[in-house]
Amino acid sequence: MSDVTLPAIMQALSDPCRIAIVRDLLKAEGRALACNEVRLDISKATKSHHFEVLRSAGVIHTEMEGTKCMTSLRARELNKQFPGLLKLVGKEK
Amino acid sequence: MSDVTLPAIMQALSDPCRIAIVRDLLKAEGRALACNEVRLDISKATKSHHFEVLRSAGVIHTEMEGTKCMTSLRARELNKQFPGLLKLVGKEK
DNA sequence: TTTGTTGTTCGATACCAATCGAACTTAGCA
DNA sequence: TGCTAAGTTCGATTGGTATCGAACAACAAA
Repeated sequence: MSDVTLPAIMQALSDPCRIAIVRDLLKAEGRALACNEVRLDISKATKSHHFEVLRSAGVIHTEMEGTKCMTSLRARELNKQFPGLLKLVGKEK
Repeated sequence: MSDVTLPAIMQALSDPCRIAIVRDLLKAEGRALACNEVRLDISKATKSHHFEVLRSAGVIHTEMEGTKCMTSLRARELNKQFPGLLKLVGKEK
């Protein structure tokens, strides 16, 4: 995760859907969410794609539980590597 | 500028060239730079393109002086609208 | 075992973005 | 009046990205 660059993480957060996902996770305050719990008017395939992008960029962490994949923010690492970033995303505007 | 969205500004900052431009401007500490003064191994045309993207996203402001276009960061507005963002970009890593 | 839920993968499409060279514009200078 | 320097614009190319439906896999529950 320490090899995630600033442009890469900006890229990951440059899509409205992905911003929405991160905001939902912020609202969940540490609780992991199933992909399913995140409301977005896009197909399953596209949603899966966006989660994959966030995962690759080190923004989220996913763990399978049965058929669900529980997703949580990698808040600690993000705050260390990119301090202020999550707070910025959290400010909704 | 208040109509600049978070995804849009993230998008503008998702390119290494543009990050480099912003960092040079941060180093200049408020002094305006000519496009020419920013070192990048890309063509004039591409450089012009990147400046345009930053301008559209509200990151920079450009003023013509003779044949040069002097560019400065819109630091005040950015800090108001996206607090912490510039500081984040400034941390080089 | 069958069925439904959850999510991934694949192939296709359509769009957007980075890059360049070349031609152009504008301003300053000799 | 040329000549140069600084940027912009254009057209073309290339590569990436968002999106979807359909097919698939894995697990749970009936």
